[in-house]
Parts: sequence; structure tokens; C-alpha cells
Amino acid sequence: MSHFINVILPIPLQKEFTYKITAAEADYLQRGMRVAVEFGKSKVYTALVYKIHENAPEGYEAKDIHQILDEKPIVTETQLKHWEWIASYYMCSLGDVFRAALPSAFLLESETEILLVPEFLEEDSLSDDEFLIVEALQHQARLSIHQIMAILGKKNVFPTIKKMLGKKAISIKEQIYEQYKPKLIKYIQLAEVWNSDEKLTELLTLVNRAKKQREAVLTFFQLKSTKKPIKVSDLQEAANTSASVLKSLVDKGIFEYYFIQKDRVEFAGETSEMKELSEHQQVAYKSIKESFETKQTVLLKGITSSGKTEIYVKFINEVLESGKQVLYLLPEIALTTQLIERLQYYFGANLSVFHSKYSMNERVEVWNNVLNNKGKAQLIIGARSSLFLPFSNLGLIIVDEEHETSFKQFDPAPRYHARDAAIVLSNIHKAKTLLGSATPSIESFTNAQQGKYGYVELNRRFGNVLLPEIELVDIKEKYRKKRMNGHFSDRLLEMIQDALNEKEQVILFQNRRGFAPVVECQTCGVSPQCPQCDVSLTFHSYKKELRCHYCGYRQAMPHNCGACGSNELNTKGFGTEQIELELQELFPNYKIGRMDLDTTRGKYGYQKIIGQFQAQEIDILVGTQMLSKGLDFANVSLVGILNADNMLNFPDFRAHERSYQLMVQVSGRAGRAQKRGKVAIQTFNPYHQILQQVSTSNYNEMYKEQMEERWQYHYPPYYRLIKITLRHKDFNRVEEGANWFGKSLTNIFKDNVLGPTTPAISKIRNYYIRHIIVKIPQKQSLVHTKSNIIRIKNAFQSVNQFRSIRLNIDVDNY
DNA sequence: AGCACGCCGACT
DNA sequence: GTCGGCGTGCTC
Repeated sequence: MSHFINVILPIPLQKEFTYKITAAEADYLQRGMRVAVEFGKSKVYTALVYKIHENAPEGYEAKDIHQILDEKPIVTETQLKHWEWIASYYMCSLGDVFRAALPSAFLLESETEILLVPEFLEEDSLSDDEFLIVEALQHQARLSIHQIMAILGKKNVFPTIKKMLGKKAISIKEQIYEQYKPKLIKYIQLAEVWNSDEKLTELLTLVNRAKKQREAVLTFFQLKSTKKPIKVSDLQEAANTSASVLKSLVDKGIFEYYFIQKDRVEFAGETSEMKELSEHQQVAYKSIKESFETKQTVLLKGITSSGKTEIYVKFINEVLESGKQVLYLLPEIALTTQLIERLQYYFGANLSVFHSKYSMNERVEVWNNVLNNKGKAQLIIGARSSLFLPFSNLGLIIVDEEHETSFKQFDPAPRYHARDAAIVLSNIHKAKTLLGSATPSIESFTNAQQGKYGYVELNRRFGNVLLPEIELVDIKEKYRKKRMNGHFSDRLLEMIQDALNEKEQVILFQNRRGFAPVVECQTCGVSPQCPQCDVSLTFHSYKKELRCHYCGYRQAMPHNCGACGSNELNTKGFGTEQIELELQELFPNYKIGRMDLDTTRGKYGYQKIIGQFQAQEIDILVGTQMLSKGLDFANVSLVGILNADNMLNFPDFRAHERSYQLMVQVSGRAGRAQKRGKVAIQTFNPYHQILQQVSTSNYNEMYKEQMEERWQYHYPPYYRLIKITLRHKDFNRVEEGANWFGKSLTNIFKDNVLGPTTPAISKIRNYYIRHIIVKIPQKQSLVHTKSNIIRIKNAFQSVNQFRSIRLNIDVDNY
């Protein structure tokens, strides 16, 4: 009898692939283990065992597997179930989920190595390029394809390599690298023979003549009395000696080295008892608990600074004590040191953090700790991807800042929403989900209203601090009366000055980075465009250059208009950089800081700026929406929103909802201590209903009004959306393709097809883009809708002309 | 998705 | 004449 496995490959192919295995391998392998397999002619991939069976495939001969990579499954049955749901709900392949779920170190890929054939002598027969390669191989035993590209200075090197293979000048080998390297700590101990007291004198005489060595040995005994293992580095430091001294002692056979594998992230601090909940927190806590008895998911709407975290802490503690794991999901930007430290304070060594700024190796360690249900992986706090960790007995998932749009992954597939996928995961584990937000998303609030989720409110700020006082500043009026100074109204400047006089800090919010979005010629009105995208370039004053925020294109700021040659180029609109500059002129005696994507690159980017602000080294902090999350600054008394209109006018059905959420969240940064904070919102349109609702913190009215609009225009939560995107370098081809696709959809879904439409940014990186949106009424079956879309997609892709059009499908694209 | 195979233009 | 462009098809 022959044995076979079906595997998942980390590529977006809908198919499973069958490989042949031996009886012994069949005995050993389990679902969820990784194997290395040859795929195509040259590539070796990491694949995941999905099915083990005895049915020989028809029509082709299955290949053997290359190698087994695990001793036990690294992906659990529960995870596979969850993956299947994600793949089917979000219309992507299991391979897409596989690739997104595993830390990249688990997905080894082969690298082709090129080696010189030692017997090769006919160097005369080589072309110039070929000779260069042979020469390089004489210095270096092996070369990678990338290195060869660098040597030859071109990217298409395969023909050259193939010719050389033909001439038997080189050979190639597929080498798989184990990318994960455990971190080893070097320790030192006394060699076995010296391990008795009698030998001690003998030992000391042995090193009597070498002063440095003697000192090292004596220090070793000092350290040894603490009974802890002694690190080489510690001994070196304590004895004030060098590595070479220790090495000669090892060579003499007095000491020996040994290694202990160590986790890269280790907690070593104090923990403390839980805080007592306030009366209001206690009430909320109790009603959440009650809700959990009948509901799987509960939504907690707690205004900013109401102390939601303390409530979470109480639940986490309970679940941990019952022996189950907890996952605490946060949007990436809210994952600050502040919060992590606070949680470490309670849960110390039981907590692990998992997010994208962690290195590959650190992520593998967290994965393994969760898989083995280690003590330190009982509470995981992480961004959306931590959803994919191999939990075995999850008891609770907390999704904090539930309304945050960054929980949705847009690109690449799987285009999942972490909140929704968390609820499903929690279901599979028979666990509970707690959603928290000061400004719940409309869809979650609806679910709560309809009784699908439990619902609890917490309307009192901790310590009864008052909500900030919100003032709308009409800048249309201010402009008319000439009371604007740059982008600042006299009123806002006055408020800033008041705060600074009181030695308080100020946060200014401008939802746009860069200096000025657009550069415009005063003479002909033309503004420089990105050559690869359909957008105007953004001016960045720091480097005096124009940049495209979509493809990263950059060019020096031109002196003349490219269209008419006029040298009167002017900037229009404004970003964080310009605000920073204006502030420096307006408040020369104060320190101004800026926090946006450009200033927070790198692992410790945020921390540096936040640290400075917290230490009050910065008086005024200007930033984008990064500012709105998870930061508590005790001394901020004023928050200014420089222009509320650009977010309100954003062309998206959720623009109003999002503006509300953003403004309320940003406002929440003001006045966290004793004093009531102030918020100033500059706008051209102070009578806009959303601004009125923000200024009175009237969530319910906002909700009611938005729901009416959603109903009227057929948007979620009344209708579900699936967005189809088509991209191609050839304008006409996308156009035709999109029309074809749109028509086919309209045949089935009639009026519920929107488009094809040209997005506001119609070209990115030289690819023209078209969108089609399918709206799905509540009673229409999701499963049928999706299978219809897949049918049309398959038909579409069998048309030769359309095959090269890139197509992606985004379910719940909001 | 990669990557090989195969057919047409611009260069030594 | 060849080098190298990308359209087409396949991967167990």
C-alpha cells in the first residue's frame, strides 16, 4: 500500500498538492507538521501536512517529500479549523492564511547555491559574464543568485547560469536554511576533576604564576557562592578580565563552557496586587460577568479614561487562574510600552507580547511558548496577527479599541478583520470575547442593540474627572475677519498660550503628514504629479523634496513649474511638518515635537518621542492619528484639532463615523489628571452635525443618524459589502475587464452591484485600478453570493485577454 | 505567486 | 543574426 499526503503550500493557489511518502513517514507524520517539498522544477517550499491518506492521485505521479521539518505538529487542529473559516469567509486560499499565520522563520525557502565544478578547466570557452562568475567562485566557494545578479549587474542571470551548467562549469544545489536560531547564553563552570575541596589548593598553585588567571579563578569562587549559574560575561566583568584569559583557563582544563538556550524576551521586574475597582467599574464588571453567562461576546462602551483596562485586568486574572490562556488584541499603534508595562506590573512573567516590530526570532519563541502552553505565554498581548498563535485552551479574547480600522487587513490576502476572526476563534475554543471601545463601531453597536452581543456601559471617568470642554472654532469667520495666523486662529493661539503659561502640555492634531500636500504653480495652476500614480506629490520641507505617499517616489523640490516655467510655486493645504514649523515661529521659547509616520520609524521610534513628551521635554506635540491611541499624559490640558473638515469630507461611507471616533479619541487625551481639559476644533463648518455630536459627546445621536444614512444608501450594517479590485498596466485592458466583470455580476445581483468605478486615486505604481462593489442584502445568502462571485471570477480568468489582470476580492472591505 | 517556455523587436 | 522583452501555462 502506498501512502500520500496533501499539503498546504504558502502560495495563493486554491489547490492542495499531493506528495508520496513512505510507510515509515506515514507513521510518523501528523497533520500540522511541516515538510519541505520540491515544487516545480527548482523551488523547495515549506508545506504543511493537511491530510494523510492512501489514495494515489490520478493523472500524474506524486513526488516524494524532501524532508520532515518537525517532531510534532506546530499547528493545532483548532488553528486549522480557524484557518478554514478565514479562507472561506474572506475568499482566499488556505495557503494565504498559512503564509500570514506562521512567523516567517517557520517558512523556510530554498536558496539556489552555485558551486564551481572542480574539474572544469576550459576557461577559454567562457563568455565575459561567465568568466566573471568562475572568477568569483574561485574566491568564494558558493554564490547565491542574488550575489550573481550583483556581480553581473543585471537581474536576468538565469540564461547565463543555464549555459554554464551546460558547459559543466558550475553545479547548483538547493540549500534550505533553518532560519530560527535559538539564542544561546555561554556559561562557565569548573571542570569535573576540580570539583572537590581538596583539589582547591592544587588548583590555585596551578595558576599561581599567572596573575590574571588567578584573579579570575578567585572571582569565580566568589560568584559561585551565590549558587547561580555563572555567565561568561558576568565573570569577565566581575574579574575585570578578558575573554582570552578565560579561554586559556578553559584550555588548561580548569574551566569549561556550557550553553543554555534562552528566550530573547524575558521579564525581570516586580509584580503587584490588583487594584481595587471603583464603584462604577465594579458595577460594569458585574454586568459583563452576568452577560457572559448568556452571551459569547460582550461590548463594553467605556468613555476615555473610564478605566476599562482595570476591568480587563480583573477578567484576565480570573481566566488565568482558571488555567486558561488569554489573548489581548490591540491595534498596532496602541501597543505602547506604557500599556505593556502596566500589564506587566500585574501579570509579570505570565505575559508575552507579539507584534510586527518583533524580530523573526522573537516571534518564533512566542509561538513555541504558546504551543507548549508555557507559563510565560498565558497572556498574549498583541496586534491582529497574534490571532494566529497556536493557543490550546483559550478562555478569553479581549479586543480593545474595537472600532479601530487597523484591525482589518487590506493587503495582502487574507483580508481578515481581526475582531471578527477573534469572535470566531473564541467560538471554536468555547471562550468569551470582550470588545471594548469609547466609540464603538456602528456594526458592533448594532450587534449589541440587537442582542447578539451583551452590552455594558461605563460612563464615568476614573476619579470622576470631567470630560473635556469642547469648543468649535469657526475659521471661515476667522479668515474673514483676518484673525488667522498661518493655520492657527487667534482663539487657538490664546488657548495654547494659556496652557503653556500654566506649564501644561499641548497636543495638536493634524491628520496629514508632510509639509503641504500640494505644490501649485501660481501662474498656470498646475501641480507636480507622481509619474507612477494618479496623485499630486506631497512637499516635505525637511529634505526639500516632493514625495508620493503611495509608491514612495521622491524628487527634489523643483524651482520652476514643469508646465509653464514660472518660478512662482506655492504650497497649498498643510501637513504636520508645516504646523511644526509655524509653531516654532509662534512659540520660539518652547520645545515642539512631531509624531507621525516619518518620525516614528524603527523599533523604538515611538518610544523616544513619547518618552520625551512624558518627561515634559516637549511642550507642544504635533501629530497624526497616532496620537489618539493608548497614551496617557498627565499634564496635557489642551488638545487642538487644526482642521476637522478634511476628515469629514473624505469620500467614504464611514467618513462621518470615523471622524466622530477620531475626534472623541483625540479629545480624550486632554485633562486626565485633576483639571478639566480643553479641546479646540477648528472648522469651516461648525454646524456640521458630526461636530455638534462630538462637542456634546452624543454617541447615540451620531449612531441614530448614521444608521438612517446607511439604511437609505444601502450600506453596512444593513448590507454587507464585497469589493473587487482590478489592476493592470494597460488602461484599456482594465477598463474592458472591469466592464465585463461588472456586467456578469449585474446579471445576477442586479442593482446591488456598484461600479465598475474609478477610485479617487486611479493609478498606483503604474497600475490602473477599477473597483466593483457587490452589496448583499441581509436576507441574501452569503455563501451563495460568494460562490457566484467565484464562478464569475473563474470565467473571467479563463478569458485570455483578462488573465493578466490582477484581481483581488475583499470581503467586508471596511 | 514563481518560473520556464516560447514568440517577436532593437541591438552587436 | 542574437539578446531580452513579456504573454501563457503549470506546479503534485
